[in-house]
Amino acid sequence: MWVFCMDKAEKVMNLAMRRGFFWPAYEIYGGVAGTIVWGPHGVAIKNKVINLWRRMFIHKHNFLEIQGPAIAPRIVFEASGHVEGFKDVMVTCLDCGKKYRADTLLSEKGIEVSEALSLSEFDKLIENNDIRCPSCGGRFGNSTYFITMFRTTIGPYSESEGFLRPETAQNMFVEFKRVYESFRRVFPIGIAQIGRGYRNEISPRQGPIRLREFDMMEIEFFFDPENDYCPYYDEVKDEEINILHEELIKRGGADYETMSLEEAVSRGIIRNRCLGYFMVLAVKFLERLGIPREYQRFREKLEGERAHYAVQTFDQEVKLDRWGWVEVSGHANRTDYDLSRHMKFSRKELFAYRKLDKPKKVVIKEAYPMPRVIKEKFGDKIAEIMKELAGFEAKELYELLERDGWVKVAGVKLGKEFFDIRVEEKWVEIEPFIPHVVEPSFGLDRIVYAVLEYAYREVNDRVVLSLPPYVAPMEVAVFPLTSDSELIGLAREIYEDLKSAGYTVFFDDSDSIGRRYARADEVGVPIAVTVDFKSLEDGTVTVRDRDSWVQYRINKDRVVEFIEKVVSGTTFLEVAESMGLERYSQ
RNA sequence: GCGGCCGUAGUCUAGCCUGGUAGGAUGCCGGCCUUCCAAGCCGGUGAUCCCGGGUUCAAAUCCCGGCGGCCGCACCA
Repeated sequence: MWVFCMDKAEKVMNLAMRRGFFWPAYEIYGGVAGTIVWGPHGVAIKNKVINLWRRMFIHKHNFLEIQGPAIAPRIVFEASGHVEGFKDVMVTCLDCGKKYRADTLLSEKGIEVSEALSLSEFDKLIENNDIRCPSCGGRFGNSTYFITMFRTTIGPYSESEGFLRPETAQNMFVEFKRVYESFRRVFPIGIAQIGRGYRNEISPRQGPIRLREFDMMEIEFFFDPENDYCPYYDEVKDEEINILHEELIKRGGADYETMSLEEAVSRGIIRNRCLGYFMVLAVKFLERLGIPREYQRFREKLEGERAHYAVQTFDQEVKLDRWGWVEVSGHANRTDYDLSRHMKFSRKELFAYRKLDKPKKVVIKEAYPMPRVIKEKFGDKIAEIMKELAGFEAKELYELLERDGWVKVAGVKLGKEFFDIRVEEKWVEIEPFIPHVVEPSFGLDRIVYAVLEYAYREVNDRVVLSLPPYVAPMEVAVFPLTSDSELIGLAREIYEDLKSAGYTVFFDDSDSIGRRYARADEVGVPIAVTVDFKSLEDGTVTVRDRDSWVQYRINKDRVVEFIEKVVSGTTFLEVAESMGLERYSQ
């Protein structure tokens, strides 16, 4: 068969296209790079993967799932640091047309540049240091920005600038306060979101691996930095995980090290227990999707590779046939970076509160300007003075007055005599803090692709998709052995019964029975029910295992029970055994 | 974005160099046959030859531009 000369990625994508799992989008108009369509079977698998994730990551911990908009006003991504972080300065060689990042070129010449430089300052630096194209020696044209976020305007007449979110995370930070308050201030608190993200990749390739629009499943786990006890840690601390950690990478090693979570934490490799907990859970998640542990690893992101918001990040990677180790989830410790930034930009308090063991005395030291006194001395200048003073917190003013004895605004020095200075003592039982966050973040499209690749098998001349039954796009197939009308009649009855029971059922009465098994195997249907002539006599049918092709005879009334057990995760052979079924061979 | 290779039914491909409006395989649909693993036979269905422009009496074929795919470089926060 022709598929044997392709590599695995090509085989999987070919199957995906032929049988309706996924395909390139907008094909009739020539296509758009970095976009795909998930077809009916693909959607079915995706939904089942999402459900498994919901069970394992959200329901188990009573986390709170939200759905926020993908469009956000500019300020959200200014606060998050993405406008700066996603923006790079590029220069193009006038001779050969190659593009380079300006900061990389400069730092190669030993010139370190700050992020705040303007385009003309970049041009000057390149001119003055005579920086030429590394490949052809040509001169560079003027530098330009490129932003890999999708930009848009909000409102048809509006100039209000917005962006499509490059990660779903910001919704959970922005809406933190409302979720926290409307769900009775429990802490720690996990907020989850499943949704689309958008990145205007420069050159997306690799089919479903690098998309411009993709689905993510993310959790922001908020905790008290003074109490980072992880309630789930003990459950999994002895589980083994594969880690390619910083030390190994720096030593130049390419092989991961296998160790228990406990060991990774005690050696200081994973510096937050909850982060480690989610990493183990991520391993188990992929394992249940059919990706063995030895083909999974965590790669620690080094200082320069890490996102601007993270102090420690591990990428969970899966080994794919064509592309090698590919990231499918990221596990980042984002600290209080995001909430702090949103506090600053929104000027809203995004605190959580911790109850103190015993009430604590706090001294509140604040200074409030006294407009009447200021007006007496400075007259009409008061307007300008008060405007500038509004930019300070009362606490800040107190501190400035303590330190310098005066505050300088609008070109005048205001001494203590212009302020109402309040020093109060108060007993408090709770105190505010900015929660810290660890974030497990999964790329759904890549995971579904990896699941398909690991399920893909060739047996004799046929393709079999050995998907775990709980993610297969259809649970069961029903076939009459031949085109005998009585067999078809009974098969249709069973087909309808199984549909009523809630299953997605594949019915097929064309061609030979072998061909129909093959068609069902190819899309991963785990169970095939065959109605034969014995069925007409005693009401039994056979159930066939997709992976072993072994068949058992079962009363047709027990088929639903059988499917239910297989779909819940017990293997076909174990279920047949436990139900006391008789092996069938023709 | 740059460089190399490439783009023909649902899928895989022949034809392109040496212009004369597409051939195979498989799939799909129908029928015959068939008591369990893509069997066989008969019939049928199916292609804007990626898009646009140019050269020519005539373009899948030659030329130019674009789009898309793969590989390498760069990028992937």
